[in-house]
Amino acid sequence: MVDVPDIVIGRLPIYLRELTRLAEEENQTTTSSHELGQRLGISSAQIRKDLSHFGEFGKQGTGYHINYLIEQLREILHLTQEWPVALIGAGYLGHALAHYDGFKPRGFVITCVFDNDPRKIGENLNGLVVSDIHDMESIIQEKNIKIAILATPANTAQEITDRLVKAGVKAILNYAPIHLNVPPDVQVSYSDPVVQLQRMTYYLTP
Amino acid sequence: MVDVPDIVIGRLPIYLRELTRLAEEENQTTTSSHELGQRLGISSAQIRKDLSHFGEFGKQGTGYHINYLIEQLREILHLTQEWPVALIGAGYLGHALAHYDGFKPRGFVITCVFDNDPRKIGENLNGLVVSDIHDMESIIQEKNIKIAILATPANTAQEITDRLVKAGVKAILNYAPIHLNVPPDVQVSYSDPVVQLQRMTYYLTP
DNA sequence: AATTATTTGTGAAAAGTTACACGAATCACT
DNA sequence: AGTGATTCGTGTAACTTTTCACAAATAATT
Ligand SMILES: NC(=O)c1ccc[n+]([C@@H]2O[C@H](COP(=O)([O-])OP(=O)(O)OC[C@H]3O[C@@H](n4cnc5c(N)ncnc54)[C@H](O)[C@@H]3O)[C@@H](O)[C@H]2O)c1
Ligand SMILES: NC(=O)c1ccc[n+]([C@@H]2O[C@H](COP(=O)([O-])OP(=O)(O)OC[C@H]3O[C@@H](n4cnc5c(N)ncnc54)[C@H](O)[C@@H]3O)[C@@H](O)[C@H]2O)c1
Repeated sequence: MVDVPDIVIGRLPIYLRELTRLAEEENQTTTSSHELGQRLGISSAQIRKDLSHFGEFGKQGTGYHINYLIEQLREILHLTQEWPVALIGAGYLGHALAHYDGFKPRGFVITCVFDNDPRKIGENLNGLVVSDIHDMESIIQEKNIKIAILATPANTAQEITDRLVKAGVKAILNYAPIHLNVPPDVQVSYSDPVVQLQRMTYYLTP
Repeated sequence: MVDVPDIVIGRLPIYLRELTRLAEEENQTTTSSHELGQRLGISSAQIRKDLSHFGEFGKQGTGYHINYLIEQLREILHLTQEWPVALIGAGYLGHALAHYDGFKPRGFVITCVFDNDPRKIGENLNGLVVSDIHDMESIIQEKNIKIAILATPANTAQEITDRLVKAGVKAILNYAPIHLNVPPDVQVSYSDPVVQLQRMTYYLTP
């Protein structure tokens, strides 16, 4: 288990998501690499190879016990604890994220929200009171928060990122349409719908 | 220009985004693969190789004329026309997307919004009136819409996808946390913040 | 005009990823 | 107990992607 390729790590949450679906929606207790692959459009060999980086979780002839594999994936991905998350930006997107009920069941809880607009500060957002951005560092350190979701305009994103990194944040999910510079021990993940749409229009006939 | 790897296509929108930034924010007229790579954390060789799939856009000794390269990338990605987009789901996320002003300047316009909740239908959403989901197919065909953004709960996503495909949609940006099955001529792009967060927690010490 | 510095585009090498295919384990059924 | 079907884990081959490194073009400087 020395160094697993990042591309493999990126597929594990998708396996986990589908396994949860199989258990909850389809009421199955076991599955196979073939079935999982079919449902996800991934080859069965790839699924087996990916999992083999971490151990032997299946049984010949039977496949995988879903709940057991879910538990293993949750351990591999460090999801046995619940991660507190800071949300920066209480605009349209911040509102959607703050109300999103899909975080908690999958290991994350938005614990604090920050904004710099006096009209937003103090606002109650799905049970969370929006805090002043000035208090961001102290609150993040007090709560020992390691993960932030960045939902402010692009022109403030790098500046806020620098402050998050100084405050000890190690993973940032960035919705601002801009590349962020961070030290090598900080993870950044990007979400820009326009980038995704533009990739698809390449394949469309205009 | 026979078949360019999809992974290359995926980087072009990011180049385009950064070039626009260089032109508008930094007021530069030229740049180099080295500078662009520095700003994006990508090697200069990769940028040159990527662009070389489509032609020779730079000049030795000088680099790239930014506006010219932007124009070329827009043509390659089929962004010389404005793409009308259908938004399905007028919940929290649908509201954020309908109000997002970042689509228009980069080639996309949300042209219609659909929901099945009688309380949502008829609502005015940033100038757009929410339509009944029953009218989805006819409106999409009438407006010749090829791109949809899916922002409904997971349990309806596949069913709506099937309807979108039948109506002629060829590209779907899916926010529901579920894999979609589509014919091979339909593009799907996924956006699940939890998948992204879970990929990052692998690298965090719990 | 000659020299030096910069930068592109690209063939070839290196590194990374996926697919194949098969032995071994397990199960279902006779 | 034996037979046939299923499925895993994995070594190897095939394929894809990235990096290297250099000739050629251009620009800046002497
Ligand atoms: N709305 C969407 O659907 C959508 C989709 C994808 C990406 N995005 C991106 O997400 C970000 C937010 O989008 P939005 O639509 O919510 O915008 P918005 O303008 O509604 O919200 C931005 C919020 O950030 C706050 N803010 C600005 N500067 C700040 C600072 N220095 N410190 C703290 N807070 C600050 C503002 O007060 C505002 O509340 C933008 O970068 C946008 O490009 C939005
Ligand atoms: N809120 C977020 O920040 C967020 C983030 C990422 C992903 N998502 C995903 O995006 C989707 C929407 O999230 P949301 O927070 O806006 O949820 P929401 O419940 O606020 O909105 C969903 C909307 O879809 C409508 N809808 C339901 N069934 C429909 C049908 N058959 N036809 C048409 N419309 C239908 C509902 O009436 C509702 O208006 C979900 O799949 C969610 O998991 C949400």
